[in-house]
Amino acid sequence: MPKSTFFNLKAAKREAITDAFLREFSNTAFDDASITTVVKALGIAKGSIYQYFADKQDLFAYLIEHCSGTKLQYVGDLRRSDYADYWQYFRALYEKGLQFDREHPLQSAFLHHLTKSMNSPSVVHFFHDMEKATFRHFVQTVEEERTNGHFREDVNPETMGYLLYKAGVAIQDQVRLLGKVDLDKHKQEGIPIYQGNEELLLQTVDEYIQLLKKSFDRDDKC
Amino acid sequence: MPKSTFFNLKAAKREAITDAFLREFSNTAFDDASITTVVKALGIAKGSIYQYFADKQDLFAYLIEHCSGTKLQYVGDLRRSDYADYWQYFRALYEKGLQFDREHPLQSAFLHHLTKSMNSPSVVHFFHDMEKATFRHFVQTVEEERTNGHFREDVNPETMGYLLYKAGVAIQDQVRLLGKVDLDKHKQEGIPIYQGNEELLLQTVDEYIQLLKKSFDRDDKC
DNA sequence: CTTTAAAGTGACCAGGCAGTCATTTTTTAA
DNA sequence: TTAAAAAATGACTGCCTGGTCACTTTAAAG
Repeated sequence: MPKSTFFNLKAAKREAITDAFLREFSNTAFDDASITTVVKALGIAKGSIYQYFADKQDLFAYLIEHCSGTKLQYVGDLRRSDYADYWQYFRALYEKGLQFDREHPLQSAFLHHLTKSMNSPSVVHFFHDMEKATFRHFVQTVEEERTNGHFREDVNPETMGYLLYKAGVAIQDQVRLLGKVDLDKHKQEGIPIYQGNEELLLQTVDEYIQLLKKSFDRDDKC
Repeated sequence: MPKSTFFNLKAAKREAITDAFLREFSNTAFDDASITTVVKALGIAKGSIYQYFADKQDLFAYLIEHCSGTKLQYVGDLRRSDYADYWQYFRALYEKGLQFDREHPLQSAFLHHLTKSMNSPSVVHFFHDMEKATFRHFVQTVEEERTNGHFREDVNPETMGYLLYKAGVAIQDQVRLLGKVDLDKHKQEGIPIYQGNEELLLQTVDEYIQLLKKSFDRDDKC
């Protein structure tokens, strides 16, 4: 949790600081990211950062919460019950994700980089917690779809949940690999990650749905 | 490529050095791994390392090649043509993988850690190259299975290849997440990663096969 | 035994880092 | 206008890193 000093700052300065650190932390692993570099770019004293945050981890935790919160505002108001099947809901999540990416490119870039920057010994626990929470969420999803007669019931729900979770991540990885995007350039210039590849992403989502439907739906459903 | 000095060493010393660095690099990201720490543990001078290797990257590249080579000796002699369908071959790959893990726990740990330690700016290109090669290999697999009438042909083979690749990785991740294994302890003590979880791994493989079969096989095949 | 080549050494260098704190500047309140 | 509180500063500390190199030790060859 940042100190009160940080929230007393004028919005403009607070956002400038947040953005600068997001930029640094979207490109570099936690332990390699340099506060010194960022404060130089910002033109403020290093000591100031320690008026706002207890330490580097505190700063990092703030960035995670800040961006997760923003993204939740996008995907959080989608209701599964508004869709005929899970896969339409699944697709809608990616559409909202694209909107988030367009409107908050830096936060989007940071969140995308998160999984890859979470190996530094000082922050592995962050990642472990997040992964477990995500995993549980998808297992719950699977169980709900089963209860409602949509998903098959002959395979361990944990396995189904995990595959669903990892397939979701794979979609994004695949687009970044195949889309002819210079990710670093996009990040540096604040261009949305998927700019020029929105269609590719949604098409990829559709292809994954084509595949996963067969794996997850009850035989009589697909 | 290590210098000739390294290969002139007595096997025992060469292996001691290799093992010590594998241990360090299986726990820590490239940029955070410390040569100083390792040479202290080994009881040799830091300068010696630079008699063997040009620099840290050279050392790292050697470790990758060394371990990949060993693992290839295990999985490399499996022939797809010896199996009735792809999924039996797929399972056999994991069985061989387990054997490799039992017989070379340290190398196995290093290879598992690789994907996660590949974010350091100095070595991203290693990872990028490896990922592209792996991806291409799986796309080719998909195309072969299509040609032989086993896999469906109505979805982009690149998407099928990528999902197959990532699902394969997910199996291992899932077992590490759900298996009650203290990975760090295993690594530190040189215990095989999957010790006590071999059955869980194979069972998970079978569950993934149950799921993926439906996605990948032609409709009349499954 | 001597010469020559190879291997091993560790103090040292330049560079980078997170975090501190006495001091100054700015803002707020009286 | 003044006094008190809050914010900003940047030189500094302690620590660690990869890599170097003049030098010593060990091994091989003549």
